[in-house]
Amino acid sequence: MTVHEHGRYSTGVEDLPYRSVPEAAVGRLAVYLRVLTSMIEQGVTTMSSEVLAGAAGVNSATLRKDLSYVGSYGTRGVGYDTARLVEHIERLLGLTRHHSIAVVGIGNLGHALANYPGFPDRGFPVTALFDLDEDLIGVPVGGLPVDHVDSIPAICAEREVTIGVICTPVPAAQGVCELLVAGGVRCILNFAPIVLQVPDDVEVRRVDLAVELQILSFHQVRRCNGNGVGPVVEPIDPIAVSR
Amino acid sequence: MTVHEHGRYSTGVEDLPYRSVPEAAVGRLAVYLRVLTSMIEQGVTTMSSEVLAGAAGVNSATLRKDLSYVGSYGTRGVGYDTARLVEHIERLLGLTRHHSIAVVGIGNLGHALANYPGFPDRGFPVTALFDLDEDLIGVPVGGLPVDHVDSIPAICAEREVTIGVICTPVPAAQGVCELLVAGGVRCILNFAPIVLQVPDDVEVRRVDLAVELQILSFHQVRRCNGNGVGPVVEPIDPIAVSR
DNA sequence: GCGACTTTGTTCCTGCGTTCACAAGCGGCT
DNA sequence: AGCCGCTTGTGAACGCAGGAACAAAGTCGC
Repeated sequence: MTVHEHGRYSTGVEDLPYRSVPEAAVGRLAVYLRVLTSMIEQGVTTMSSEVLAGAAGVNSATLRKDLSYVGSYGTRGVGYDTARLVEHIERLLGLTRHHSIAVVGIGNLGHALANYPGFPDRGFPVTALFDLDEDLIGVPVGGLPVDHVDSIPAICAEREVTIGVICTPVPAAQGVCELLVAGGVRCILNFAPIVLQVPDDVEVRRVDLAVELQILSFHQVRRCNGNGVGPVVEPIDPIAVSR
Repeated sequence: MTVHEHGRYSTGVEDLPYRSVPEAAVGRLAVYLRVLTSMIEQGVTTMSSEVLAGAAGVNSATLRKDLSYVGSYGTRGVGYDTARLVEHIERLLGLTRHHSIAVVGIGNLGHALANYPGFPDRGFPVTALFDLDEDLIGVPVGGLPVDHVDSIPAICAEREVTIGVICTPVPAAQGVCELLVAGGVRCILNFAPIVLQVPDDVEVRRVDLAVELQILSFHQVRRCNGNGVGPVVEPIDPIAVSR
C-alpha cells in the first residue's frame, strides 16, 4: 500500500474529496465512461460537455455537475480530455482494481452471463461458477468448471470474489445469498425476482426483467390513452379489457 | 374518499387520476405486484401496508402513497385485499392486455431471454425471434423459429409486437432499433450498452449489466476504504480539488 | 351497542436531484 | 499582446420524491 503522508490524511476520509456523490450520478458516470472509451477508440481526444451529454442522453448541465464530483479536469473553451477523464472516472468508480465475479445458478441466464464478454472487457473477470445440479458440477462453462453451491463460501473466500451474481430460481436465492455473504462477498447483483435480506454492510442491486417490461407496459398504455386506437384503459366496472 | 371540487368524483380510474404517477412509484408497484401474487399463491388474502412494505423492501408510508395512486382499495383497521390490489395494480400498469415480445439477437443472452419463463408467466409472451446469422434462421429456440432481422418490420406489425428486446452487439443495435420502430414497436428494452436514438413516442429502457457492476464497485470501494487490502483509491493529483 | 385499537389515506415538511443561468477561465485569432 | 468567443464550473431556484405524523374510518372485543 503506497500510502503517502499518513499524517496529513490520517482519517482516510479526506482522501476522498468526492465526499458526496449522488447515487444517480454514479450510474451516469458509468455511462459516460462507456461513451468515452468508445470515443477514444475512434480517436477522439477531446469532447465538450454538450457532445458527451448528447451521446449519453443527459442534460449537459447534469453532466458537468456529475463530472465536478470527479474533479475539475476540463479545459474551458475546449472541453474534456477524454483519456484523462476516463482515468479519473475509473478511479472514482474503483475500477483501478479488478473485481472478480462469481455467477450462481447456471441456467439459461447464468450461462449467458458466464459467457458475457462485457464483464471481463470491463475489468470484471468471472472466476467462479456454482450450481446445485450434480450434472453440471465440473462441466466447464466458458472455460470455467462449475462448482457446487455448498462450496461457495470456501471458493469465494479463496478466489477473493468481490461480486456475486445470483441467477437462481426464487426459492434458492436467499440461501445462495447467505452463502455468498459467508464467503465474504459484499456486493450482489440479483436477477431473482425477490427482495433479498442482507446485513447492512452488503450492497444488493436487483435486476428484474419482468419489472422492466411492466414499466414499459405502463408507459405504453398511458401514451396510447385517447389516441383513437381504443380504450386501452377502461373504466373500472367493465369486466375485462378485451382488445 | 373525499369528493374534490375538481369536478369529477372519484370512481377511481376513469378520470385519469394517474395523471401523475411518479416514475419511481411505477417501478415499485411492479414489485408489490410480484410480492402480492406470491402471497396469494400461499393463500394470503389480506395484507397490511407494514407487512407488504417489508416484503418489498420499502417504507410503509411510501407504499401507502404508491397505492394511493392506484386508488383507495384498502380497509382501515384490516389492510389490503390482496386479490383486489393485484387486479387494480395490473390495470394501472396496463397488464390486463397482453404484450407480445420480440427478441432480437439470439446470442447467449438472447437465447436466455427467449426461454426466460418470467416473461410469459407475467403476461409477456415471446412471439418473435430475430437474428442476422443465416445459420440460426429457421432454427427453433424455445419452440419459436428465428427469423431474419430484415423481416422485423413485417413480422412485428403482423404479430402486433408491442415490446422489442435488443440483445445484439453494439454496432447492430441502432439499426435493429429502427427496424423495430418501423414495425410499430413503441417500447424497447435495450441490453446493448449504447444510448439509442429514437423518436419521441418511443420509450426505451436500458439494462446495462456492466454499469450495474460498476455501481457495485463504487460502493465496495467506498465502504472498504482503508481496509489494508491495497490502494483501492489512490490519491488524486497533488492539487486536487481547490475551491 | 359501544369503546378501543388497528390501519389506512393524506398532509406537511425536509432533503435531494436536476436544471437554469452566469461568471470565470482558456485558447485562438488578428 | 490583447481581444473575442467558447466552454467549464458552480451558485441558486425549482420540482419531486420520501418520511414522519396525524386524522378518518372501520373492525374486533366485550
